[in-house]
Amino acid sequence: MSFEELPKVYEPKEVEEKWLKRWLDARLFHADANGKGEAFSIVIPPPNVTGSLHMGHALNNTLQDILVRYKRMKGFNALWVPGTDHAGIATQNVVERELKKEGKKRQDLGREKFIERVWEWKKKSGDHIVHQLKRLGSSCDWDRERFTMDEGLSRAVREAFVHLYEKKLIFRDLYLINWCPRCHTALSDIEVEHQETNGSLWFIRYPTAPNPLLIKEGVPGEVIVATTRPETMLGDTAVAVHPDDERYKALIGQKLKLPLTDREIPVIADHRVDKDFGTGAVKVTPAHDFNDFALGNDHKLPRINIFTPDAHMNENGGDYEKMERFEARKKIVADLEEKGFLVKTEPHKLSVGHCYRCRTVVEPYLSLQWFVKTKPLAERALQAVRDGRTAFHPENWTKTFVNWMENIKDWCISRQIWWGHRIPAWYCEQATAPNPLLNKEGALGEVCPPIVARETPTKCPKCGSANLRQEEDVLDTWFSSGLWPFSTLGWPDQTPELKKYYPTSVLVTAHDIIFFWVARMMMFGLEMMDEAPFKDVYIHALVRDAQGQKMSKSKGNVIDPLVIMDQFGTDAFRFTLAALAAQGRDIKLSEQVIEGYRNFANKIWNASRFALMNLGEFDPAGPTVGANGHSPLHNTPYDHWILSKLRTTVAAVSSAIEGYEFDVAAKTVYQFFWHDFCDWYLEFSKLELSKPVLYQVLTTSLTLLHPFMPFLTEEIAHRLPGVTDGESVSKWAFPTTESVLPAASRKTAEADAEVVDLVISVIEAVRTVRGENRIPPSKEMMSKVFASSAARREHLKNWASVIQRLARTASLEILDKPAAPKGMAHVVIAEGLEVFIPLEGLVDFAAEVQRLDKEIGKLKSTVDSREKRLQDANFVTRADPEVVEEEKASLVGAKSKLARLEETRRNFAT
RNA sequence: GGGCGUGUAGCUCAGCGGUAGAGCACCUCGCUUACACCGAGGGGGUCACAGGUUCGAAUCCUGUCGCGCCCACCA
Repeated sequence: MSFEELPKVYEPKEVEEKWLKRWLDARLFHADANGKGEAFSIVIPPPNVTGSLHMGHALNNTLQDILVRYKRMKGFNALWVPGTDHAGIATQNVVERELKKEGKKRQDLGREKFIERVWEWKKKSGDHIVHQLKRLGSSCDWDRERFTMDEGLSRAVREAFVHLYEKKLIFRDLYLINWCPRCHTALSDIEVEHQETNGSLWFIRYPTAPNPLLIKEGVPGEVIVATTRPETMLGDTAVAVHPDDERYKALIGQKLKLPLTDREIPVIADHRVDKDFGTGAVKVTPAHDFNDFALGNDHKLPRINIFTPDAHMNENGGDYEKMERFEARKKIVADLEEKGFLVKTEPHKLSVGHCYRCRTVVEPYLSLQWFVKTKPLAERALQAVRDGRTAFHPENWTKTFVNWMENIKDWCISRQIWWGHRIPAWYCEQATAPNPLLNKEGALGEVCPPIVARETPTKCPKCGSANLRQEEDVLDTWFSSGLWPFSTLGWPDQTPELKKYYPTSVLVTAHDIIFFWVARMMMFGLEMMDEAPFKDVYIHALVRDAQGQKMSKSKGNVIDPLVIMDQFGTDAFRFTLAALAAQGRDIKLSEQVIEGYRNFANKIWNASRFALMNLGEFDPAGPTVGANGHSPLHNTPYDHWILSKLRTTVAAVSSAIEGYEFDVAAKTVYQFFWHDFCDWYLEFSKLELSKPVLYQVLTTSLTLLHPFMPFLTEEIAHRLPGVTDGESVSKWAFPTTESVLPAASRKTAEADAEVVDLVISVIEAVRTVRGENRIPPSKEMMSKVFASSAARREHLKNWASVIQRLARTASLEILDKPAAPKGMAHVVIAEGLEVFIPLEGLVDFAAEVQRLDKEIGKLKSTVDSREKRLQDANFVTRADPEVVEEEKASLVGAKSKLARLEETRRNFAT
């Protein structure tokens, strides 16, 4: 197609649609486990099926795609495994919300029907996000798309669960866990988000029990406790003080009367109590506070649960039964006050835990749950990171990871929801207590132990009963995603894929899921596969809005990637994300920046149009090109110059991508293409053209750009002569320094490049004079160049006509001595290299002198007044020191500008 | 309370031991046969502050101030 048929402005829409279809139809990104080439593999952080592509996904997948495309072009056997996550609670909540619109609850449907509904939703939503990933250009092996709840992965989950259970790394226990009263499920510690809140500290009087025999002299008749949660007092089973606290020593072991109830509770001593906080006495509620739970265990205190699963008072709440927890708080405080038990209330800041899925305040709640014993698993993960088998980039994340791993707690993996992997445990019906969510001690009273098995059991191995019931709970969604790097490759089967691609090369993710996901994959990978799941972990930034705010629906500052892609093109968008992906700083995304890179895409388009126009019927396989497709004839020094620039660009881009410096890589190609290739090489080419070099530089540039801008580069490539229909730039070989400029010709090329640099500097100097003096192009200028070195004078002589053309100067005189600057513009380029341009007739000297005089006059008076002010002792001593400093600085600036203007004026004066 | 990051041109950010950089915005000139989503030229910075190390510091060290984020059971 000839260039006239190409639009002047790059239109991404059709181009993207066309190539996406072709790529997918050709299964271009399919990786063959038996194919050749060293393996390079990435598993996608599976997006949740709940929603659509957001900026975080866009960045995450753009970066992965750049890596995969780059490695593929480098000759690696590159595999990128795509897929989605069932996202337990999040998805269940979404579908529940849908149901609510129909006026239904999930209980109305029943478990089975509800799950069917979720699968329907999954089908719809999962396809949606997969389609969006494709639109982004993600070169995943779409034949291998997985879902965390598909059949294979379900098998992996069972295998992993049973394996851990058999190794006693999974256990079941009655324990205080984080409970979301809205989602009705347990949460792991990291699923709770803490938020600083303005609360109160209530001081409550607990009188000593009225046993006259025990009241001695000097023993206080009451203890005042301070609490942020007065409603939990109904579950108090002790008051704790520090053993060395003189105020309370005499009371230790005695009983106190619990206000609003008829219970009596003991005063206990524990060194964990802080004498300096509040009154030094703390109420102990083992069933509703994590500290108190631990304290209660050590002191064998009873646990009294006062809440129902939806955080209302239960039968232990006495008069307050059925009240919602915060209402109960109000009422209890009022009653305490009325009855004289409330001493005072102080404002108090505290951090309150919220459910990460629905923002409801989380309740510490006593229940029977499944846990993973993490310490032994974490130990191996730590070891792998310590000895560098897995490395974080940037490496400062290592510390975060290590710190967390070292202090890891057991992981609560059971969830009381319906959507997810049902735990592969069965209970013998007759022998099991009816309600697994028991509050009382001794709930684990099953006669027959749970049966944990890979295959669904038919009868109880202990008592032979066939009346078995599977565990109702499902697994934490992160349990299955923790297996992702190997479950997607076929584990537990020993597949060729697993052999070829595990461990994966790199995991690309944002820092917000290091604990949720990266840590779990490390633990499971080492435990199940005996090898860490990835060699590198690249942690990228979070995308924020132009003001640096986190994007959120409620703030209304969400920028939709799809809207951006429609507006500016996918390639421009991808390039922007890469260019902003500097390590260690979050990304502030604004449309203005994207527009800049849209312009870059257009620049590439037009430079290519120009090349196409000039290349004509050029045959790249023709005799001007060497056997390996390189080493064309380098006719001119500027051919050498551009190849030399291209060579360093190739080296810089490669090493930047290898080092995950996507911003450096992007900016390096940008600089080369726009400022070296377009601004200079193409301009030189208008004077004399070398088709082979133009062809080589353009195709090499397209190859360099391809990982960032796959659609545009593919489109242009297929308009070039010699590119056949079936091939794809994604399979071209990524250039090397040697392929661009073989070592044999490098020396000559670089010597030539130096000459071109000299020429460019002279052209720029002449242009500066024209610009600064506002000489229109229609007016001819004469230039003189003084060069102290004979070699330079020789080069300039040879290049005189090029300089004249590009600098728009009518003549170029080469001097071996500097000229007298009288009446001339004078530019010093470097030591021994100066440009002189007579301005006679080009600039109206009289007018210029007048203008200069005016400016000089203005400056002088400024300088005068400033000097005077600074000499004024009154001002210097009394004014704000900052203002004085500013004055001084601007005086210096004004003085030097004045000197420059005066010199110019002298040269113009006749 | 710990940990991490960050403060450089009007804005967004590179640079992290050797004469202050980019993009955008701004000003001037220009429709030169790829591109006005363009070209040429220009103005603009005591690199948060204070000490120190060094021949030399935006860059290293110490401290101060400002701004983020993460973790932690002080009721």
